[in-house]
Amino acid sequence: MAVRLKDIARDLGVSLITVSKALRGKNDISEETRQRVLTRMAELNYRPNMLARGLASGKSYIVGLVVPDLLHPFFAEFAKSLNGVLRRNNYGLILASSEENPELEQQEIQNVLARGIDALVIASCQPALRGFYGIEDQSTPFVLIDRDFPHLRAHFVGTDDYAAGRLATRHLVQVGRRRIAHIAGPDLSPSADRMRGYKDELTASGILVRQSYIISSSYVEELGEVAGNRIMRKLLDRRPRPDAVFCYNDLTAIGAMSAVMSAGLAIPDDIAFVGCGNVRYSEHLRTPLSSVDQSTSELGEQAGKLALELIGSDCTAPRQIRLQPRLIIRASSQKSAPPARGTSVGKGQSSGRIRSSSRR
Amino acid sequence: MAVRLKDIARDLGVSLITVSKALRGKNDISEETRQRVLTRMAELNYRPNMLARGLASGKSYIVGLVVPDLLHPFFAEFAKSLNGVLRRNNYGLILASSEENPELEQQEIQNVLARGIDALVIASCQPALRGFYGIEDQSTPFVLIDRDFPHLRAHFVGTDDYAAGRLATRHLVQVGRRRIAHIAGPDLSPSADRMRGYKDELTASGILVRQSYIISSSYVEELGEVAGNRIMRKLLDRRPRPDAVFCYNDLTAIGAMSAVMSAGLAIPDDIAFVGCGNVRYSEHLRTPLSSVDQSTSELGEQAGKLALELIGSDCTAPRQIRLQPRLIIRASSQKSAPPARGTSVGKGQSSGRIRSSSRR
DNA sequence: GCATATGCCGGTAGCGCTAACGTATTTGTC
DNA sequence: GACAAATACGTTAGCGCTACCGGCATATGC
Repeated sequence: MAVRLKDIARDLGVSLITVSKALRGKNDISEETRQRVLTRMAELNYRPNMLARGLASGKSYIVGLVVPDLLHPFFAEFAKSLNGVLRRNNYGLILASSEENPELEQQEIQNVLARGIDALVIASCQPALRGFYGIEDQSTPFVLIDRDFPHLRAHFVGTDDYAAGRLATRHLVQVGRRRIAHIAGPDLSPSADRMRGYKDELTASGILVRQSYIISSSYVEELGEVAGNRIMRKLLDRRPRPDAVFCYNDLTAIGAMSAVMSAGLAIPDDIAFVGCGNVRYSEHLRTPLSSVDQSTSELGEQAGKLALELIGSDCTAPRQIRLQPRLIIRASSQKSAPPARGTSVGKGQSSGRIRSSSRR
Repeated sequence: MAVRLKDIARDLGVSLITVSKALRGKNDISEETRQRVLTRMAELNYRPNMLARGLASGKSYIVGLVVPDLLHPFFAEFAKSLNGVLRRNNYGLILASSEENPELEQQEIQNVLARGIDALVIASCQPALRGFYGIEDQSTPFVLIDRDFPHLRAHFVGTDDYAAGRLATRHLVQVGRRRIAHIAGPDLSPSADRMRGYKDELTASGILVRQSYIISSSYVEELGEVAGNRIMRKLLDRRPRPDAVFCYNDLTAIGAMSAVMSAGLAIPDDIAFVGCGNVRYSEHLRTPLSSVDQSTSELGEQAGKLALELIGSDCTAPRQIRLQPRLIIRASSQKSAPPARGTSVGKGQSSGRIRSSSRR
């Protein structure tokens, strides 16, 4: 078995307690004994048993993360970034996936809570109508990410999706499009907010919002790419035919663009595209895809910091952190060859700026 | 606080241990009391405290996963798949990332071991020369994935990378190329094996292996895409100029292809490409990329199963599981328009077949 | 001089659970 | 009806660690 505190204590002729205190930097230990203990620990390659520590202290130094799909580049990047913050603060990460299944999500939440996690970070896939529940009554602090549930008064870190919708739509208007369609996502806050942005921007530009130009995909039904393809074929039948599409995410856009090309139409000449999420490959696609970037890794950092902060202090007022998105313009929405790596067009000057506010 | 075994015991007027046994399906409990206990547990929404259970039983029901980079689609897909297996067996997953840094990796291994994990799954980034060390002496079973360390006699799950190298190269030969270059990866088994396959296949086809056609990138230096671009520019200066390139992975291929296009050359007419890994977006690229698929999700499943198996029985002979790769042919290596979704060309009929063997 | 402070160390109890063994009661066997 | 064996439940002793309090020096106050 591994070396324990007891072993070091016996080895050094001091009490177990003294060793424990030296390890944890308590200040009722003389500097001399602390050094004796610490060097011996290093020699014996001592590692505290975190299970025991967790049980005794009530703190596990683990944060739980529940995402709908690790394969989605957004969540992968988010997880990586979150993991970095946690590691730098000596926290571990326990990961669970809901596979976009609300029941499974509930179960996984219970599972990670049973592990004694100190905080939970979660992108919930509970239907917006039903909302999110199950942790509010627990004492473990939690941070919602990406998908907000406004009536919950919970901590949230995510993108300003309303701004994303306006940004994308405004760009399409500015490049001269008028018949702008929208492929929406599942009925959750990011999709809903982006759609609101889309509609508001159209209205602000004096363009009528047509319901026939808006079609929703849904996660449960099928994957984004396939859904995008299917929905785009429907949109191509609309009269007058759309001359631009703002897609809920890049994967959907990829599917939609492939439908357009199959139909023998040109991008962006016949139909322009803007996606959302700016996944890594978007600039290398058959037609490089314009997309709204949401600084995912910054989101992970913010969520991690917030979670760690919440572990210390209890029950602060719900904090909302929404990062401003920025538009990356590529060939799918602009005829003239754009600069190689895409051009950044944000609301302000600096990218990924943060607007933080206490709700209510 | 959460409800404990003690609470249920008091509530039901039985002893704590009876409740514990009922929970864990021990068979020295009458069916009647078991039902009484179980229903009361469900009512009170009892969740066993896994920290306490782990401490008492020496089993945490957690598997640790250490990967070099979660953002890499291979590891993301692997992690997702592994997580699925674990969940179905009531195991949790604790995730750590080494960021391709050997020192950090060592540290993270120690960290997850301190959590009392029952098994470790790891894609190590230790330099091949130095090899992998630090767990062998521990009692925790571990499974190496993707990157093998043959001298270690450890359990391994990965792709038959040698076959991958031969497969890709053979295809390029078959489409009439003779001056086939290779962009290799960091000095680890996947890259080394793929290169061996590449060389052997060239030799088998009666083509001379030229050292000037082989250039290595390296993870530590820079990202695959950038490296691919840089290295391709070097390859374009070689005389005679290569007419095909087999790339260590898809990301490198993307960078390399962009260098070729910048140089005003055509793909595949002037230079054909085959990548490795078959990431999701490869078929939607500017030029859809032929790639060797390694059934990543099957790898995750196999690794998970093996890890769980090892937890039960101790110290079986090192098991090696190598999945057969299959080639997906797309436009980057074949002039004529290929079928929409790519064509599978494997060694055998069935894809992702497994060859398992005990080493030595 | 006594009380209070301060630095350093240790003992005791317990976190919530399980392994291993003990005790009561029932059942089977001849 | 005596013995063994099986069934059903409980007691005891930890897992490795930490929180809390209690001691015993030496230092400080007036």
